[in-house]
Amino acid sequence: MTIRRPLVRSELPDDTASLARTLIGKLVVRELPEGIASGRIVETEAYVAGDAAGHGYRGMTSRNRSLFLGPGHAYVYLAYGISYMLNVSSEMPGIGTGVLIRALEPLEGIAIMRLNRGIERLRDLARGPGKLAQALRIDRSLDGIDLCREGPLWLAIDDHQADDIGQGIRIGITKDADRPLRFYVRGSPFVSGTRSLNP
DNA sequence: TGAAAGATTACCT
DNA sequence: GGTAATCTTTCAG
Repeated sequence: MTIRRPLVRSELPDDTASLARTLIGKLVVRELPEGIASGRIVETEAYVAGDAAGHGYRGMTSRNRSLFLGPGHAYVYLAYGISYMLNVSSEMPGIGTGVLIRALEPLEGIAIMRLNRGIERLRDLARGPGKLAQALRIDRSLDGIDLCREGPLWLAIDDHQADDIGQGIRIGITKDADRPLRFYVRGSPFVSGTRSLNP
């Protein structure tokens, strides 16, 4: 068991892009009936204020209301009818911005993740936003929960050393697609996307 | 009420 | 590297 504690809300930067960068190297902890599954965040994307690609861009709806709760809450939605996406809300209540968690390096509960994913290969357990949600069994029931408190799903910090962080364009979007708002750990095999996207 | 797009993944060649 | 699968949400009419 590694030494870790919940992330404190006042530690989260006000600015969404800064939050996306800050979350690299932090932990996502999932508490399940079978035990704890956790992973280190190796890839994020920021969906900032005034960003046409952001779900909060056109105001609050029944789906995206969690984005407007203020920093450190979970926004979970289903993409393409197949994959759940985990986001961390950012900035002040009512703004509607957030950070997508795109990939994790599995740490604890790897056997649980293998069962949830139905595959063996470590590298593919949480390499991609839909994959990590499946590995940690994240769905809409976790939408809106506070990630700065221990519970079914929370964010943690440990004594991990700072990573070498790369920055590039976001994956899989069409609007505002050229903005460099994706952050990743250089050299990590657990980052999604092709080699050319991760120099 | 209908249609279109979507922050993806898995499987094929 | 290309494409089908799959279904919810949102916006138009």
